[in-house]
Amino acid sequence: MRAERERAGSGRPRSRRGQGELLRRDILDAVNRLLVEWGGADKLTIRAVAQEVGVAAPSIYLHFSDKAELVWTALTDKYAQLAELMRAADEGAADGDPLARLRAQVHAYCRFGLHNPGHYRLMFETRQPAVDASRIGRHPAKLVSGSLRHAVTRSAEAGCVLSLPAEQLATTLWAGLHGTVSLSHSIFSDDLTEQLVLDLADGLLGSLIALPGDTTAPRPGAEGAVDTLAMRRIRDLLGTADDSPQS
Amino acid sequence: MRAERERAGSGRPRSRRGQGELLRRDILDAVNRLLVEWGGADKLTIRAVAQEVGVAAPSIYLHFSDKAELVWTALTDKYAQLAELMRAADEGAADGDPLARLRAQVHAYCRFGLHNPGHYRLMFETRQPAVDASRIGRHPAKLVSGSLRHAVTRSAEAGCVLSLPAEQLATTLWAGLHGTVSLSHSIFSDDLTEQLVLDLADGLLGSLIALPGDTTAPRPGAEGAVDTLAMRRIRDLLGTADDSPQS
DNA sequence: TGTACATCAGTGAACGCGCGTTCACTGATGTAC
DNA sequence: TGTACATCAGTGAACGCGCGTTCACTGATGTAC
Repeated sequence: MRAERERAGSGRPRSRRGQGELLRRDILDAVNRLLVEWGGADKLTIRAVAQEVGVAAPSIYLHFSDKAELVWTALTDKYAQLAELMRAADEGAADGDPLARLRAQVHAYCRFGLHNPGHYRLMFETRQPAVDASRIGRHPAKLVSGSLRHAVTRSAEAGCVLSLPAEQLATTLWAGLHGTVSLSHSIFSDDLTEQLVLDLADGLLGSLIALPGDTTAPRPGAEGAVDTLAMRRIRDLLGTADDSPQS
Repeated sequence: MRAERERAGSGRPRSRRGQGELLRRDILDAVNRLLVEWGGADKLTIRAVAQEVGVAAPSIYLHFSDKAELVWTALTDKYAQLAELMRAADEGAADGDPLARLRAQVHAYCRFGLHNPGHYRLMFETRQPAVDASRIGRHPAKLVSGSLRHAVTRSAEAGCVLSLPAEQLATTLWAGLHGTVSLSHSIFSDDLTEQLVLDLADGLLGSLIALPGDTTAPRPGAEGAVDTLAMRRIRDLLGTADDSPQS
């Protein structure tokens, strides 16, 4: 006889008076869940978000003026989360070893990218229209570079040998990590394991910056090198060597 | 009195009998023009392509079974074009200098990415649905890695010092170049000049692989380093150093 | 040389769909008197 | 304590739009006789 509660998918109960802001968090949580679940933003529609929350589509507009504001709010949270992950990783590493702290940041970045493909694409691969006209002057993604640069500078001050000027090195490192994560999402269709991505990151890091004592030339097969099993896996993913251009 | 020719935008004249295939090339050319013009694929619709050609939308289906086939055909051409650019650059460089040839390939890749942002995104940043179910086993993007690997191996055989095993190095190099191009399209909104991107690429290359004679440790400020002016530009783009995490 | 016809290149109108967004509304709930 | 009312949280239906795609068609052109 009571036909309520069977409406709109999950049927979120109406908030109590004065608790309207609860829906706002529910909506942002739903956006995050959908981005993780789908690994992309193609299907991220107002209607899909509303359904995930268990609410009618127009209810979204009670808390966000349009879709761009909704997405940008979710991304802003995620930029902050990445920055915090990198900061925590840095802090958690051995205090006296600046290279270990840099490496911890690098790993945190890669893990974040691998575990949040949907967010990652929006954060680093698309020009967000919201940010252009927004009051924000600097793109929050650049916090990543700032965080890496800080760790690189610290390492340099501790006597580490850099293959490039600190700021260029930090930029190159960021670009390399981004490229690895990005290719793992697209060309490699997530075939790259997390360990493999981290090994590639370590190899890059080892090529750009070295411990004070280690003044030998670039070291083939040093700690930065991926082990044979992982390397074989890369070779499989890339295909045989025959199809390169002729000499 | 004659009201013809004022129809459908540009009013492409109907092909002569037996010349129907001409439209196919016109369509692919239009796709390429639109991707270059817009720097992305969001607005690449069947209707937009038809209008660019000067033809009615259903005419597209005379030559392509659906949109995915159209886009994938255009991309396949472009993958081949990139491979050819890299091959030609390799061949055009000094014959006896394997590092110069590798560097020429690297520059060709970066230039291609910078000049074809719309194609580049589709080619390397999105999982192409067409290729999954297609008869093609290997993703054509992996030709890039094959081409780089070949040049790296050649350099190693000529006595160059590698910071990583050849295949890992080639993969790392590719990822680094991709990351640089990708970030220049998204976060940096094309603010990175071509020269700056090439300088970053040179810096990466110099950190991964060195000439036989050059057995010193990683060389700060060596030929791979971006000059001060360009470096200042990067610093400007990334913002001040103050907003890094504490400690 | 003239004509009927098959074929070819391409079109106009419409289909069903999902999208972002708007608008007038509803019903529960707290508050003023 | 009872009741009228303002407010709040949220909804149902609809809007206009652009999309990929289909279908029956048209008119020019080459060919067979």
